[in-house]
Formats: sequence, structure tokens, C-alpha cells
Amino acid sequence: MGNRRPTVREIAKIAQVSVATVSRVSRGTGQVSPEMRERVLRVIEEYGYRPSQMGRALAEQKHGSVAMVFPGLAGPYFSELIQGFESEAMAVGASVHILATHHRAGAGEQVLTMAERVDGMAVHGGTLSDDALRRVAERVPVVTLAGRSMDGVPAVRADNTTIGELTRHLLLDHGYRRLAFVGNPDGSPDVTERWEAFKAAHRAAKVSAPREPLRLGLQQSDGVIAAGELLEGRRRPRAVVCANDETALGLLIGALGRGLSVPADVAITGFDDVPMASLVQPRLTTVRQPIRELGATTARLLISGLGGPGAVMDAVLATEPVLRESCGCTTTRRSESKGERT
Amino acid sequence: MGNRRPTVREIAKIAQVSVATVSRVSRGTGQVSPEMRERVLRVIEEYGYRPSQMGRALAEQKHGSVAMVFPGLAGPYFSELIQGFESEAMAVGASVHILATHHRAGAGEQVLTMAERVDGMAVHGGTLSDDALRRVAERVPVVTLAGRSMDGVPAVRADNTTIGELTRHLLLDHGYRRLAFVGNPDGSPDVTERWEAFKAAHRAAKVSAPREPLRLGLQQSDGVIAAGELLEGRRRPRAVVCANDETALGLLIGALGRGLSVPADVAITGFDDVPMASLVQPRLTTVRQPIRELGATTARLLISGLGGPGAVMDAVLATEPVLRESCGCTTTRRSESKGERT
DNA sequence: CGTGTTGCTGTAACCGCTTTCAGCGACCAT
DNA sequence: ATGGTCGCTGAAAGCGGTTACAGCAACACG
Repeated sequence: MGNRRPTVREIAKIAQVSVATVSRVSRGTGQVSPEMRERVLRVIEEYGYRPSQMGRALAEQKHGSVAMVFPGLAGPYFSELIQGFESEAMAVGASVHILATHHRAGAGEQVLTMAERVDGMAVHGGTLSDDALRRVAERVPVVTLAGRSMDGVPAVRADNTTIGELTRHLLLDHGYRRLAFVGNPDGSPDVTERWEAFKAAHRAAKVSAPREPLRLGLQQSDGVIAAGELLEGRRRPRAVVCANDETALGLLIGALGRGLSVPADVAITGFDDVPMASLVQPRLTTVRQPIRELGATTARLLISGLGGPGAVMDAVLATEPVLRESCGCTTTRRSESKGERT
Repeated sequence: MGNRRPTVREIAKIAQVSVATVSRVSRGTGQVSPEMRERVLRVIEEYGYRPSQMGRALAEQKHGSVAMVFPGLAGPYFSELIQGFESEAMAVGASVHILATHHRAGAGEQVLTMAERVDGMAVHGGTLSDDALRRVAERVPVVTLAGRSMDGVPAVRADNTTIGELTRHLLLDHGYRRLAFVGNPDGSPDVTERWEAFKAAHRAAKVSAPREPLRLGLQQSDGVIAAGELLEGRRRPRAVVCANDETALGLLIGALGRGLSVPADVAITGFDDVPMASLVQPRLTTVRQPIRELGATTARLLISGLGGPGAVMDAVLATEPVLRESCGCTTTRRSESKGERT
């Protein structure tokens, strides 16, 4: 049974029609008379014909797939991002490549290689140097996800300045001083912006500048490590603003494990509003960002840009503070939601 | 400027050689005289020629990419799995497609579609029905990841029976009774096997059969929910065996949040040995499985199988109990490691 | 009846690369 | 001198689709 999958030409011969007609029927384009369509369909059905993606890709000059590039994949954030992206990609029949560089050496090359196989690429902030990004962008349409936009590379990101509102809340509403920030501003544009907003809020509130950030990663385990750094010494900060929820959760676990009370001994806030944030005790005060929507918007931008050189535009999705107990509030408050501006 | 990327023919014309020679030079196969190679290389360099993956794919009849299919992506488990898989795939220059079905309707179709674009596919247990899997497998080489093997579909998995050893430890070494199991045996083959091993250990220890498992998902948030279910009532279990670490961690957080002491009031164990397991207080007793290796082995199997129909074999990676404080042990013990059997 | 339309179909030229096979000097052994 | 490798090169035939273009019959209109 050495019968491989049938090709258009074989189907055409069997159905006694031309390849053009088979193609027209199989992809539903152009004019085909009912009886002809019927005949071709029957043969296609009988022989289980499915057009080869390779042949199609070559003829149409498009791969039919898009890629996402991340520094890593750990945590619910990436999972949500991918989910949002994938759902939009699926909608247009594109499949999704994923590359997690893990800051591997030679990641740049891998991204280039991948660029040869896709119609568009979403690169997460903090993954590639500007230079590497530019090189990729000249091969394939790129949109930056959670990063700064560049020349011809649009960006989709969330409004990180809201962490400033949270900081103001801590500073003025609760009257806390000695706030610490956990997260590495050099690690990703997101953290950079959050750190800047954190500092700006201090200036705006006219309190002395915060100390240097505790430069750690964004995983739960980093939060636990942060607890060791921050909560052991005698000058424990009154509140800790974490660059994301995972870190905040880790910190919370570390604090509780040390017998500290949150928020009485130390207040904690995060960023993202992941599911766990509202499940822990005390519940986590944070900033909600529409992660899945972020992924979906990125995919849409990439796919639409795929057609023609449409208006290259950035998108900034709105975020909102979510005040729960971990900051010292007793009743949940959510600030009025703000419209999405693109 | 309307200059697209150069093609083989253009390069050939410019370098005054045949396309065959350009192809030979660019892919480093066959015999080419030094001066000819030099000449071609120079033109390739100057014009920035990079062979089109589409053309190549069609000619070689291989896509140059492999896929992984999961039910979801949340948690460090999948992240590690992907990392292991990706590193092996990269090694042979293949890029990685990822599809998370999220139990979406129509996922079956999407997997089929994806199957048309890749040279091989790893399907995680609990993602597809046997029937759907079979349909996919007749289109493209498949290996099951963390699931049961089938007809022509090899499987790579970890030894789940070790959770039985852990159960025995709880039952006999610590003398606990009233153990609960958290995890949905119908959700994935992994959980099925763990639940079976849990039950088997009860039989072996000649203690009465455990009550029905608490059927929840495998995320941290599910663990928190489990805490609500299990720890509130008057007949609280003495120990809880969770299907994975994430759930155990969530349960631990829930228990601590309720003011319970672990392991004094309730002992908790997990499965995976994720980084957080050794960072929480008390540290989590668990079963270590080589997740990354699982991913890497899967990739290797897929890629080697890609060549010819080599011996279709299963692989079972060894796991080992890691006894820490959450089960009631006071000093860390790791059972002697067992060799890997494939 | 001549002349457009309209609707459908088929031929053949791509898309960009790989690879077989034949050809052609140069070199070696007879 | 002759036949047989050996090393290198190029022409051309795919790989499996899509689609521009031409052709043809049927039909409507003046």
C-alpha cells in the first residue's frame, strides 16, 4: 500500500477535470457549475484529499502561521497571553509558533530562523535587544508585546502608570512610608515603567525618594527570596510594591511563613490580578491588566498588518487598581474603570 | 524600492553559476570547487540571500517544525516541559508549534489543521480522546506525552507509582489515617495513575480504602478551593495527597490562611518538585519527576522517529520521593535514587 | 444573422528550492 | 593512444498547489 496522499493532479485526473477546477472546488473560490463541484467533491471525499500546506504556502507566498517570542514561559501571565493570542490566530486559521529564549546564547539566531517560517511575529518586551529586534523586523512583520515601540515596529502594551495610583494610595490614603519595590527595571520595559511610576508617585506625594529596587525575577520563587531579603532585617519596609502578582504572592507566602501579619506588619501589592490574587488570605491588592486581551490585540494587529501596510499604530490597554486587603484596606474597592484607548 | 528577497535563480545568474551550485553551496552538500564556492558565497553575502523555507519545505517534503498540544499552559510544569522539548528541537533546527486546546470545542479540528503543518506532534495526555488521537496519528507521527501509549503511538511518561511510596510513608511511617486525594482521575492519565497508586498503597497497607478523590484541576487556585472543601468541615483529613505541587501549594496557602498548622493539623504532599516546593514554609514533601527531561525525551523520540520507522518504544522516566517537612518529617530525606529505565 | 455578454473550464506558467543525471575535462593506468 | 575513473558543473524535472488567461458554448440583443 504505497499510496501517499493524493495530489491535485491525481484528483483532477480521477474526476476528469482540470487541476484548476479541483483547486477552485477545494478552496471554494471562483465559478464552478454545481454538477462539476459535486463530481469533484465526491472524489475528494472518496480519496481523502487534503491540499498540502507546503504547496499552498509556496503558491500563496504565506506560511499560515505566526510566532510569539518570550524570555520564558513561567507563570499564569504567559499562559493567558498565549491563550488570547492563539484564539485570534485560530480565527484566521493560522497556527502559532512559540519560542522561549530563556536568555539562551544564540537565541538571536533562533529567532531569525523562526522568522523565516512565519508570516508575523510578536516579540515580548525584554526578550531581544533593540538591535536584534530591528534585524528580525526587516525580515518579517513584528509587533512588540509589552515593550516600547520602535521605528516601524508597533507595540501593544498595558498602561503601567496605574501602579503610581496604587503607590499614591499607599503613601497618602494609608500614610505608609518606607515603601520597597521588588522587580528588575532592567529586565523588561514593563518593570521599567512600573518602577518609574512608583518613583513618580513618591515625587508627586512629596515624600522622600524610595530606595533602590530589589532586582529579582518575576516568578513566585523570586517573591519568596524577596521575603528573605526584605523582611528579616530590622528596618523592614512598611509596604512592598511588587512588579507583578507572582512576586507579590511569593512575598506574601514568605511573610506569612515568618509569622508576620499582612497588612498589619507589612503591606503588599502586586500587578496583573491573576486568579490567585483574590484567593489568598489576605486578598491581594493589585492592578488589573487585561492580559488575554493584550494577547488578542497583538494577534489582531499582526494579522491585519499582514494584509497591507495599514496604519502602524500602537495600542495601550487600560488598567485599573484593585484595592483589597493586603494593602490595609478593609473593604474591597475598585476605582472606576477607565475606557480603553488605542 | 520593490526589491524582494533574491531567489536561487537570481543568485545563480549574478554569480554566473547554475542554481544547482548555489543550492549546493548554501546547504553545504555535494562537491563544489573552492573558487566556485567562494564566488557564490560572496554573492550570497552581498545580496543577503537566505533560502526560502517554503521552497525548501516543498522540495524536501518536510516542514521543519514539530508541535506540542496541551490542554492548557498554566503552571511551571508546562513551562519546563516546553523548555526541554524546545531545546532538543532547536538542536535539529526545527521550530515548535504550540496549541493549547483549553478544552475548546473544535479543538479536534485545530489539531488536525496543525497536523498538516508539522513533521511530528507531541500530544499531552488528557488533551485528546483516543479516537481523535488516532485520527491525528494517521496523518503525522505522534508521540503521547504523559499518557498511555496506543497502537502505533509511543508514549513518554514518568513513573507515577512513586506516589504509592509516599502514601505508604504517610500511612505506615507516620501512622496517619483518613488521607484525602485531590485531583481528577478522569482529567488526565497522570492523575489516573496517581490515584490508582494511592488506592493501591492503601490496600497494601491493609487500611480501609480512601474516600473518593476531590475532583479539581491542577492549578494553584484549585488547591485553594480544595482547602475550602477539605479543611472547613469537622472531619478534616489528617493528610492530603495532591495530584501535583501546584495544588498542594494552593492547599498549603489555604491551610495557613485558616490558621491551621502544617503538618501538625494536616499533612500535605504534592507531585513534581517545582522550585516553590522547597521554598515554602513548611517545605513540601513531594515526588520529583524530571519534567524537562520528559520534554526532551519526547522531542528526541519524535525527531528520531521522523527519519524512519525505528523501533517504536515507550519511555518511562524514574521519579523519586522527596520527604520534607509538610508530611511531618523533621529532617529532609530523599530515598535512594533509582536508575532510569526506558 | 452578427455581436457582445456571461458562465464555466482547461492550459500552462509560476512560487523557490532540491536533486538526479548527463556531460565534460583532467588524470591515471594500460 | 585509449579507455576508465574522478571531480565538478549545469540542465531540467520535480515537489503540490494557485491563478492569469484564453477558449468555448449558450444566450441576449439589435
